[in-house]
Amino acid sequence: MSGEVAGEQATDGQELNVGLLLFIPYRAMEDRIFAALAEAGFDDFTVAQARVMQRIGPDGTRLTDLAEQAQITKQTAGFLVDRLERAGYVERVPDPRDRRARLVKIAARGAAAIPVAESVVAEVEAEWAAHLGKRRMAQLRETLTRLREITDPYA
Amino acid sequence: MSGEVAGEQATDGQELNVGLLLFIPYRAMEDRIFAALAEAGFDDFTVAQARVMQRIGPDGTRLTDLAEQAQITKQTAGFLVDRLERAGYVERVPDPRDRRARLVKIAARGAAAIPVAESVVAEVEAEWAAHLGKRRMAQLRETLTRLREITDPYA
DNA sequence: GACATTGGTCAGTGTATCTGACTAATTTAG
DNA sequence: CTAAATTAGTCAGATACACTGACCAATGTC
Repeated sequence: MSGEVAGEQATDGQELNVGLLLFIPYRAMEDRIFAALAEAGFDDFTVAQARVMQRIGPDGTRLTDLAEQAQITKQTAGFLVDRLERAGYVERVPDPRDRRARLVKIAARGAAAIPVAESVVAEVEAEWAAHLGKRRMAQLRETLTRLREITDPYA
Repeated sequence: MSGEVAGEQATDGQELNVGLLLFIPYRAMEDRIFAALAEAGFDDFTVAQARVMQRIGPDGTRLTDLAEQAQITKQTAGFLVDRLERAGYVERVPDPRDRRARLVKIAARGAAAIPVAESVVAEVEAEWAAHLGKRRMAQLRETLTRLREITDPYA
């Protein structure tokens, strides 16, 4: 899962670089989601799998698209989808528009996991808002959305 | 490398959850640092290794501490430090205070890489500040620093 | 219809991560 | 001050994940 390379050397006396400052709460959110899912019985999937699953659109998404969005190779994406499929989180159906392709869709088990994840996200966001104040929290979201304009490779 | 699990399902019509919003620029920063290091000839190390190396303090740090801070097992940390050591980025010296322990320190090649990374961080931060405006950029840093208070496991 | 492109798989390799078991040095208790 | 518990680190083995290269089949282009 994840990495956090940003600046080299732990200065640790304040003034962390922004990259690391972004990573810390991100990681905390991820850990919370994972813990909650595991506790709810969804303990047989991994961060990498979730990363891919998260990208599946409501009508299904092609493997190649998933790979591109998750910034991994299609081989890796295929590997991860295999796992997800075997665990019942997703399914592959033929793409009616293109006989080469198949659409990866959320399956029953996946659909069951999503509300669990969503509720944890809401819970954590509420905690953050309580600590920062509503205004600051809203500003944070807005600033990050703006930042996305120059940092998101496909959006 | 790193993950980004935060919310499940690509809603994609705005309102991304904050976890993912944090991850996007983090990832962009990381990619930039990596690309710059590779171009400068430091192409033989990985994100995971950098994650550990980043935590080494000025007087060296014990393996166990590195593991804890990077949130990995000490075995994994040992594995990564082995690689870093063979590539000349770090060295292990006996800890004078404790004969069980050894201190991992930045070696010559590591010391050479740090300024390269630092300059990219500065560059990227400047780009972000240009896009967001100075005030917003300062607010972002401040808010993230506050958020760290409740999301950083050891700090 | 030939050629290039696109969607996906197969095979092979290296990296990262974990758990469990172990040695050695240090610290704590009685 | 010895005995027990803790701490620092390693060894061994297993699994997951990520990449490259090679390939096949369907689609699109000229």
